[in-house]
Amino acid sequence: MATIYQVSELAGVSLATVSRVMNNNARVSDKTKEKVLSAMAELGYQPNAIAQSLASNCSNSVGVLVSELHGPFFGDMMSAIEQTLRSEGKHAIIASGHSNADTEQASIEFLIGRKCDALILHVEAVSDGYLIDLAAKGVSFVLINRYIEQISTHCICLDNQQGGYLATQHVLDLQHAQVAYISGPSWKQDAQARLNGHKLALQDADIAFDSELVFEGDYQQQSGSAGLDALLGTGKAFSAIICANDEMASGVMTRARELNLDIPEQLSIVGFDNIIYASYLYPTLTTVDYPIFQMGKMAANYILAKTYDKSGLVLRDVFVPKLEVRKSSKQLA
Amino acid sequence: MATIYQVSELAGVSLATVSRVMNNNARVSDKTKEKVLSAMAELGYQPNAIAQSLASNCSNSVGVLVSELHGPFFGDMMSAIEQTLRSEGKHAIIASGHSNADTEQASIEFLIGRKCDALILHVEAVSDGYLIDLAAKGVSFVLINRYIEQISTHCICLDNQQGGYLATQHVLDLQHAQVAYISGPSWKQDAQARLNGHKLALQDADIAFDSELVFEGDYQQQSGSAGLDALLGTGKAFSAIICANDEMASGVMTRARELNLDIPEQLSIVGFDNIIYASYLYPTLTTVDYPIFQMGKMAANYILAKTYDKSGLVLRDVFVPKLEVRKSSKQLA
DNA sequence: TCAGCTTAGTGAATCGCTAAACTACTTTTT
DNA sequence: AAAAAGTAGTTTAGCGATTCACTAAGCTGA
Repeated sequence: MATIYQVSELAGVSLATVSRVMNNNARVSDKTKEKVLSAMAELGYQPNAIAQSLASNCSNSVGVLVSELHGPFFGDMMSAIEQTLRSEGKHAIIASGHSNADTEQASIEFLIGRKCDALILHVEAVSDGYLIDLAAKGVSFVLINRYIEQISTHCICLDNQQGGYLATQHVLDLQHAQVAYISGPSWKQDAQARLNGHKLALQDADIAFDSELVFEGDYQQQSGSAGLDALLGTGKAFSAIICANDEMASGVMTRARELNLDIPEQLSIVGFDNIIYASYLYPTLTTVDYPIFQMGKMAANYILAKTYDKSGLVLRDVFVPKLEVRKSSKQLA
Repeated sequence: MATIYQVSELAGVSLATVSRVMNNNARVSDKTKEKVLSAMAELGYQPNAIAQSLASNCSNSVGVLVSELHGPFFGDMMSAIEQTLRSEGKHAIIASGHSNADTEQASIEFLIGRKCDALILHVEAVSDGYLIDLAAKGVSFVLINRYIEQISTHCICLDNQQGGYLATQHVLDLQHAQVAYISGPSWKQDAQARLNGHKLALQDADIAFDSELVFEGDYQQQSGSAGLDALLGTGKAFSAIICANDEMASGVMTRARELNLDIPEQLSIVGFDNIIYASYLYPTLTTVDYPIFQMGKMAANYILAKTYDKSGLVLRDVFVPKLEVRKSSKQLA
């Protein structure tokens, strides 16, 4: 592999000049530039990214930490991030945190140790304080799907409360008055916000909230099925059920089928996230769209703008959910 | 950030000694080692990974190129790769190739330019020749789901033909004698192999292969629906349909429902891949399991063994598919 | 014509680490 | 007791770029 030395020698100029034509950050005459460029071409020169990083103290790498790489959710996010970063010559280093505080923290430290210029974090378990400290230490990062007051400028969020509101409002509009809710783990911020939105929508419709009609699941398919059983077990009547994510909604569907409950005739179901296979389910799932692709893209743009000083990017930190109406919800007869 | 100089100064030893205790690659007395270690702790020293890479000519990074980061398939693979690599202190840099030869090639070059020590490639469009050249140039990489004779030691494959065989054999065992097939794009190696397996199974059962009962799809859900229509349009009878992947099987299911065709009563369906939501579909999908997680893990192990000289790893390059029988297939009445 | 400015290009230090070559001791071998 | 071998540590030359401080022209205008 050719080095900058060989290029400078072949072109008959100094190292510094070669570096300048590469970085385009100082005036070089066209003639000299031409010489350098053709020397580079002749040698098939490729700058050594590692050496550049060491000298410039910029690794051009962005660490991306997600809870799980598999699952229908993060693929879209990674995809958006990779595309956006890549178009500017940056790259993504991945790590997963498995929704566990120690792992998340270890991963963050790993990525920092890897000299990432910035981080994109989807973390759920690590404490607010840790992240505030991180920001104070000068680590540059953006947080996806988590809002922390003190570092609000680092946060890119979906208005989860609004999403929860939309879901419930939708079934209310369809004349359902008895609405059950399967929530995510209550320690997760997004689960709380979604549930809040649900309560708010009930309140705005002057319907009393009944905590017995809420089941706390864990965002897994299985807990949707369990939730339906539990809800049915209360003996309370309900004609619609809102699930805090699509996996659990799918669990409800499966269990409903086993119980010979017709959907949407006897029970309307609304999900949240609009994951890829929401529209493959039967019946297709009415759900709240989570614009994760756009949010991933925005996260990358934030980094590009703030860490790499790219200008001309329009930034935005709160995204608005949108209801995607399909066949799993229906006007109450 | 503390550097090795400050550590050596505080510990009262030379740079080299500090480097030695870090790398553990030369004898250092326990007493000296202790001094160095405590100096490190006191300063909160973290070695600069970039400088290490430059000096050692080893970036500890592995480039991973997949066709798409989203979709149900690659998440599992990435997950396995990340986990495996991470446990050895290596990291993954991601890129996507979008099944397009130019993009794939550009991505490979990007990753090489990024000084990855090795690559894990899931490429479909780039030519055999290009990959053979790459190997000849000394780039170390493994190929997932693609077999090239000349560089067979770089390949980690599923026995796709066997998978196709299993799927067809299964419906044959269920007494179906007229079996339709929706294939993937014929230019893709895996699609060919799966179809071959199908033909072989028919042949072994002394059933004549009828090319009219084959529809070439594109692995997308949509083409499953289109395929069912086309197959039905031929006027030929068939009681089972094998799909070369689960997405297309899902498309067939959706369309069958629209046509009031009961599954599995009137039509048995078998998919391929066993993606996460195959078991969420209704009815749950009988499919051939693609052990992508294990294959991702193995790919990472290959790299660990061959590029990073880690010993004690059992390597394996061809994986065997397994039939996962669910509710979408049924004995012919 | 020459001080003063701009422009183009050079030299050398620097980034933080690794590792080969070397020195100074201590222990073993004969 | 001297040579050979082994152990612990140091010195120093890289790795391949960037960048600051500097020089040498070329141009301007009074």
